[in-house]
Amino acid sequence: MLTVKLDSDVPLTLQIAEGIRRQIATGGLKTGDELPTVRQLAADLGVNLNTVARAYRALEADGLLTTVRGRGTQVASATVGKASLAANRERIEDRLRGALSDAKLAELDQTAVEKLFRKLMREFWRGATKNGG
Amino acid sequence: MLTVKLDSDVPLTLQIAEGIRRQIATGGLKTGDELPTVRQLAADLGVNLNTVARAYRALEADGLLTTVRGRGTQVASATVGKASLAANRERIEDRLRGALSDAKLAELDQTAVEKLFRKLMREFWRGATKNGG
DNA sequence: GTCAATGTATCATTGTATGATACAATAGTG
DNA sequence: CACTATTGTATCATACAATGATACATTGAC
Repeated sequence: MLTVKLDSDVPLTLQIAEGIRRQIATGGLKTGDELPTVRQLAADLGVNLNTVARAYRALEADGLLTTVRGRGTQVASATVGKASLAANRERIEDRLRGALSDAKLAELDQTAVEKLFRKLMREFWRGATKNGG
Repeated sequence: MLTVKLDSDVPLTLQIAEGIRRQIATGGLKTGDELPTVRQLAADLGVNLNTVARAYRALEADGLLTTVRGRGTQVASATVGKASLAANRERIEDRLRGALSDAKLAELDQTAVEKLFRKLMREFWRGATKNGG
C-alpha cells in the first residue's frame, strides 16, 4: 500500500501521513474505505504501531480520516476540513517554490519541468473535469 | 535578505538554506556575490551564529557556496554539483507530488493550480529562453 | 460476561536542533 | 614580524522531537 525509508531524514510519521494523503488525493483511497489496522500497517512497514497511530491521528485532525477505538480507521473525506485549509494552501506555494528552486539549480529547463508537471497533474486529476475541485 | 519563522516546524537551518537556494535559483544572488557574515545574518534573523554557519556549510556541500575562514562566504555556482544532482532531482518530483496532493485535498481545480504554477515559473525563469537549463 | 481485536496513553531512550562559548585562520596595520 | 579585528569552526550543554516498549481502554462478536 505504501512504503517508508527508514534512513530518510523525513520522520516516519510524516512519511506515512504523506503517503496516505497522496493515496486519498489520487483516488487510490476513497471515502468510506477501511485502512489497515495500526498493527497491520506497522508490521508491513517495519515500524512501531504508535508511529502509524500518530500518522492516523494527524490525518484525523485534518478531517481526512475517522477512527474509532476498537473498530478501526476509515477515510472520512477526500478534502481537508476548513481548519486545515489555510495552512494547506500556504504549503502548496511553498512546496512548488521549493520544487522549482531545486529544478532550476539542477539545470532542468522550462520544457522539462512543464512536462514533469503535466505528468503529475494527470496522476492527481485523472478523469476529472478542468474545473471540478 | 530573507526571513525565518521561529515557531515553524521546519528547522531554522533548513529554512535559511532553502531561502538562500531560492535566492540563487531566482538570480537574486549571482556567482561571485558575497553573503553576509554568519554573525551578521544571525543577528538579522535573531538566531545563533552556528545556525547560519550550518546552513552555509550545507550549501557548500551542494557546491553552491564557497567559504574561507577569516574571509567570508560567496556564491560559487548557480547550479548544484554532480554529487547533489541525483538527490536533487528526486526531491523535485517528491515536492511536486506533495504540492499537488495538497492542492487536490484543498479542492483547488486544475486551472487554479496551473495558473499558480505558471506564475512561479516566471519567477524562476525570468528572462530565460525556453530551453536554457 | 468473556474474549479477541482495535486504537490510546504513558514512559524511556535516542537522536536532532539550537545555542553559549572558546578556538583557529585570514587579512590588514604598523 | 607582532598585533588586532574579522571571519568561519569546533566543542559542549540543553531542550525538544521522534520512535519504540509496554500497559490500558473501547468496541463488537459469541
